Amino acid sequence: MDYKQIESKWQRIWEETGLYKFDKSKVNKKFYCLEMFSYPSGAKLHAGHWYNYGPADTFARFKRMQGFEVFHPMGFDAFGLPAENYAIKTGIHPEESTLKNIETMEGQLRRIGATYDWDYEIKTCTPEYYKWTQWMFLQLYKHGLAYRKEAPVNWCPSCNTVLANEQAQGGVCERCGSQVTHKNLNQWFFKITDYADELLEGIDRLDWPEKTKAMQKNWIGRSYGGEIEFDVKGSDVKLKVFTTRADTVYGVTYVVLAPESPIVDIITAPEQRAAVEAYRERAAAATEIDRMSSTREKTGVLTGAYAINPVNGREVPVLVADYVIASYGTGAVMGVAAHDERDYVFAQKLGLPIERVIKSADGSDDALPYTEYGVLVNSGEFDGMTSADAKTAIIRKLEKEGRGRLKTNYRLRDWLVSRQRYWGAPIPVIHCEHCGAVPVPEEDLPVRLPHNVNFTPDGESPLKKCDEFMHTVCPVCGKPAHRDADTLDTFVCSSWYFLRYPDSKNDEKPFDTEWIDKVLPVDKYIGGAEHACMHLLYARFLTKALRDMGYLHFDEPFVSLVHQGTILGPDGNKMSKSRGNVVSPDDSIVKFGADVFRVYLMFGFNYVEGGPWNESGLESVNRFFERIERVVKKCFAMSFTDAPLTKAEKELNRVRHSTIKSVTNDLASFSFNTAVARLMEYVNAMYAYEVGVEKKHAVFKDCAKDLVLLFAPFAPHFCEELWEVMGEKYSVFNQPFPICDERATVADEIELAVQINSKLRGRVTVANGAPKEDIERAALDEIASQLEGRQVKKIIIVPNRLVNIIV
RNA sequence: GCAGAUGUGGUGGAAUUGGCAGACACGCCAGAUUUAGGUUCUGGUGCGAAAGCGUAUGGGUUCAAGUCCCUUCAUCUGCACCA
Repeated sequence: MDYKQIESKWQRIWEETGLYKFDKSKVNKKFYCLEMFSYPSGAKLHAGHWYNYGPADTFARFKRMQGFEVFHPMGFDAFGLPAENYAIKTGIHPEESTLKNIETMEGQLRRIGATYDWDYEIKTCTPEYYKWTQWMFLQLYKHGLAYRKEAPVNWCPSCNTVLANEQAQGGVCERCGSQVTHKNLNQWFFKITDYADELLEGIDRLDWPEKTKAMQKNWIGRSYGGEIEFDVKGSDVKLKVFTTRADTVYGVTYVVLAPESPIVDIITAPEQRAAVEAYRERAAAATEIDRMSSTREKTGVLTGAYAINPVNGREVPVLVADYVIASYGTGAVMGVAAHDERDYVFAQKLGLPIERVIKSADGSDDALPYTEYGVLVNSGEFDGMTSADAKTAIIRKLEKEGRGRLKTNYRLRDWLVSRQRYWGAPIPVIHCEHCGAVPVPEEDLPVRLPHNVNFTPDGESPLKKCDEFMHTVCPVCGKPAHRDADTLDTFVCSSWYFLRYPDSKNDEKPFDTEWIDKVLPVDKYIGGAEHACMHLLYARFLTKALRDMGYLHFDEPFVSLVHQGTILGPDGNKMSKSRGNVVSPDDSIVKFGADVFRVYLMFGFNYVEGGPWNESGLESVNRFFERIERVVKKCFAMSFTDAPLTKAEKELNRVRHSTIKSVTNDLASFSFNTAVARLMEYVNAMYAYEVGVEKKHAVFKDCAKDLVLLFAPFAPHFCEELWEVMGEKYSVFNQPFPICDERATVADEIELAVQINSKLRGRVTVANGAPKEDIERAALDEIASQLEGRQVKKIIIVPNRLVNIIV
């Protein structure tokens, strides 16, 4: 078969007949199948794209043949840093390079031969789309879920520019290699923490990979504890600390503040001021990586102030140390050196006291630091109480005195969405001297991204230098004002695109509520595991926020999720230009065609694991295609008997139906490699029949037909062509997927293994469903010679499997 | 450091969840077809001469362990001072 010719032939016909157009009138049978959309960075689809899209399309076709009305859109996540960096390097405008890349990729995506309905295509960098991204921002703002505050950005002092986290990896500027520092800017945040509880609790109900669910749970990181208030000696400042171990509060020997804590300014004693300031400066200069590394040596400095422990009135020193994180809890912790590993190390280093207040309940080893739960000692009225009880009892007591309360904290931080970058959706806010930050009225959207902007990095947001963009009037008071110069994080664009797809042409609203309530949620979402905590969490957040505003009525965007694995280079390493191990799919596709390539990807790897590229598998898949073509064509050129089914035909029919059964199950669970293996076995069985039986029965023809139907989702062009060759009516994809006849899968005879003392000693064939006694007798006969002089103690029969004779 | 995953022939990878380990392929070996090579078709192929031994390692539970429990090792991923 000339792959090239049949591919373009069927792609043309599919397009002309609108085969994959979503029929809105059948939305009650909808199946929303979605792959994470592409980032148009390079001009070409690489093996990873194919690995994501090819098998996913096979799944979509399978659902279609099962009778679902499949909604399968495609689009582009088109804003973002790489295009801008490329522009800085080459001078080619991001819009130009992005749109060009998109065009190339669209062409390539069409050549995969996938079922995308391009009527619903989205490009996030078009005003028709980002108008609604800006609208999302305004709704969040209106509902108190968007706010502005000062926050640090990565700053390269040598390039004089803001760096994205991925440009500042290792604390070093990606471009010039100098140490990255921090700088505070006023930036916008989305209040995702308002949804922390619901985001956490909803996870268990999702059909997602366990690992991804665990990662999101950790990322949200809820912990129950208490807030305890310490007085500061000679001051009216109250020091609040958060702890999950209130049971250890009698063991507090010091209190530590984060260097950024504003309280430090107030309480530091004059004689310590210089030392504290020096320490804070050093901490500010330290890079993110240094700061976060737990292997880093602990440092700290005394403030000269003393805190008073509310449970026992004891005065303890207050210190500043950068192992305390300003943005978590209260930015202050109580130091219990005896029962916390970090506090222990810190106390030893600085010569602070270490005092035991917990001992092990069962007298086991409780060397310090002892961080397990136990029984309280040296804790006044709480002595003898267990840690679990004391945790709440102590907080309750403090609560009565107005010095403490139960408190839940999260690791999850609010989502910082301001980017000091050009290639993104402008933040729809106007800053007015008189009225402050004013949202752009909805009717003025979109705030268009100006085209002619100097985006070479020089320390400012590029838009700031574009006067015609910046200068505007305040929508409230009408006086001159300026626009927000920042753009939105591209994760904002991608956190709602799946809501736009079903209504992508709507220019009055982002989507029609009633309509998307029918099409959503996404029934199967397929994409890389790298998005476990960012994209997937943001999308869940935005969905819930929009639900609470009444714009939609479902709780979760992605009911079921699958991550494809990674295709590595032939050397087993991640493909990268610098390693020189990048495999381009192009050669293989030119040689074997898109279908063979797709099946190779499905057969050669476990889909969720991926693995190293291995060229030789392609040839074998190609051979498999040729085997199918031969047997199908042969079959359709022969004449048949309609005599009763012989044993050989019954067996062939049995293989046929068990193949239907396993291929159906395997496809449903994304086990593409075993599905293809089962099809290969089926083809082998057809060959065995073809070679071994002289006068063929008409059932052979049915088998060939089912083969083409079963293989169609895997090799769409190839099977559409075979379907036509067989004289069947267009299209094979309007045919129902074959259904397994359970009765036909039952074999007449079953071979059982016979074991003596669990060792394989022989085999017997018995009638299916034979009574226990017959099986035992047959098994004993089989191995009679080996049993001489031995006493049979027990016989274990595992149905359809084996007989184990214990002697 | 913590958490999770993975570890099976020369290779990619299977194994109805505790029941014949190595499905299906690649590779290799043989036979048939062919003037020959290639293609195609058929058969063989975990190791071992054999008894036997075999799922990273050492132990355990069981009639039966790749699968369950404990030990150790290696690789990968995520988190990385979250009090």
